[in-house]
Amino acid sequence: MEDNINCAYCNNKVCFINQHCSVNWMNIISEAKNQLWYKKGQYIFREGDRIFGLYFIERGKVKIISTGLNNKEQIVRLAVTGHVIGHRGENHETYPIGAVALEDTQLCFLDNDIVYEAFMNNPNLTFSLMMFYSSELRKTEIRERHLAQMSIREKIADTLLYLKEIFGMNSTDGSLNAVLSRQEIAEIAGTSVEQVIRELTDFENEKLIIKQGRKIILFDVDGLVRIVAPHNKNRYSSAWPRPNRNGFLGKQ
Amino acid sequence: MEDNINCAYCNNKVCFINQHCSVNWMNIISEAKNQLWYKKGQYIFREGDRIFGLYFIERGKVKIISTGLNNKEQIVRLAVTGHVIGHRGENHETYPIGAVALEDTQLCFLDNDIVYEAFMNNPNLTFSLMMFYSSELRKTEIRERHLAQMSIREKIADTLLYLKEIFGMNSTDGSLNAVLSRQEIAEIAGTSVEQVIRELTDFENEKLIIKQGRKIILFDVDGLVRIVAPHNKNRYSSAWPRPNRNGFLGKQ
DNA sequence: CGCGTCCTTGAACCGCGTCAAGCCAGGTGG
DNA sequence: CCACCTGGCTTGACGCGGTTCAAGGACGCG
Repeated sequence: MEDNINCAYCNNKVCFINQHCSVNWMNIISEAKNQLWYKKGQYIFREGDRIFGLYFIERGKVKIISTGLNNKEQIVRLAVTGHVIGHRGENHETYPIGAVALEDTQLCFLDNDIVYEAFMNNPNLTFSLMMFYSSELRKTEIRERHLAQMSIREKIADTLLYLKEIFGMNSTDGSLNAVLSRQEIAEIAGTSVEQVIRELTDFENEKLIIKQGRKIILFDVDGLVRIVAPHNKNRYSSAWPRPNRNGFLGKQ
Repeated sequence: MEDNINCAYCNNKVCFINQHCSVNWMNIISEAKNQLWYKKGQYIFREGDRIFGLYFIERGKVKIISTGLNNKEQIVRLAVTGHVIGHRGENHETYPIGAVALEDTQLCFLDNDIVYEAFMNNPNLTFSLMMFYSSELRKTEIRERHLAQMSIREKIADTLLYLKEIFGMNSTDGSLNAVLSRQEIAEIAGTSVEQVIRELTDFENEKLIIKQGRKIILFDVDGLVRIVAPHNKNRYSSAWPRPNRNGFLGKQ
């Protein structure tokens, strides 16, 4: 993330979408001139809500949820500082997704008109974003298929790596910079709480992780990677998107 | 698909992306001035190939495949006349996907430069496409999670509905306009051949479909829909994208 | 006719979801 | 200070769904 700079408006770190962009979110944010705060556990938007713009996360952690089959809550995506959530689709379609603050979170709401104008003034930005989404879509479609073949063990190992990727690790004790309940981990991995616990203790026995209450220390990241992609390593076997080289744009 | 028109170049039906588009694929195709033919079973591109443009399907049927975990071949998507495949991502990244003609197929190759130019000349087109991809991405992410919860029975019922959506039904005998092997159905649904056979005979016993060798007649479509979304009907429980109202853009 | 390819069915194994019960920590009240 | 409660964590037992293996049909083709 060497491309990070400080946002002129909020003075937080902001990611470029990629190097093509001559306009970046900063300008759009300073245009919008508004800020919202959400407490831990509070809904930013609920499933079924219509969203007339997008939210830029200035500081905080957010989970995007969707009630799945059997009314099981599932976490579709995690987002942190610098990511964008709630991007509307065409025709103001609504989708059954909601967003909840995982901790106290500060947002900037970007109205559709502002976003539209910014895009119209800069075809290159739009083109880059289009390519980005197109590329993400392809990856997600492949992942979708791979996910269906993964064992629960692989899914949970992958979830841990995803958490590392998104939240990062504490530099002092090497623990994940996020405290999630077993339930939430299960909702990310798409399994039951019990199964999460069993695999976590397995991982601990195999010296891959260390459990400290809710805190989890990734002791052997390579070992986890080997579990996720046991057969052919350089494929898109991971079930979660990784940030790309040029900086990362969080979606949904 | 009332928006269909004849392509000025190839004289085939061409879909609009959506009503925002003042430039459509037709113009781009007539610019490209090339045509390619592929025989049934022939590779259009292979996993790992670099693709420097995209292919417009002028006539035919194509499957997009990806070798999944355990070296299992999986069908990621199906595409027919009027769809676009092989859209590159940023930085000429390659993805482990390949495309194979399901029957004799006629394509038009659109060079990246031509596509780029067309997009630059028309920000509205680019914006529409970006919104489209963004919207598809969101749907796919939700679907990805739902897919993980579906039973094999649901997945196979959904696969049949997907085949109906993509290929359509024969107007005389009501059979699917595509003859796939059980193996291929399994690769779409993400399961084993045996399971496909078992569910198909189940469906036949329950008067939902009629098997005629490889041909399949969807006898009770509503019944199949009920299997796919038994719990809450109006959700994105389907595991496959449906064409949207404004016409349909095939991706990948 | 033999052979290959695909379809079909049966049987065995096992991953994992579910239920039920016990455990531990923090909070509350007497 | 202990007793109690509550919510999340943990473990064991059970059963179902689905993958896998193995064997037998159906059909087309040389």
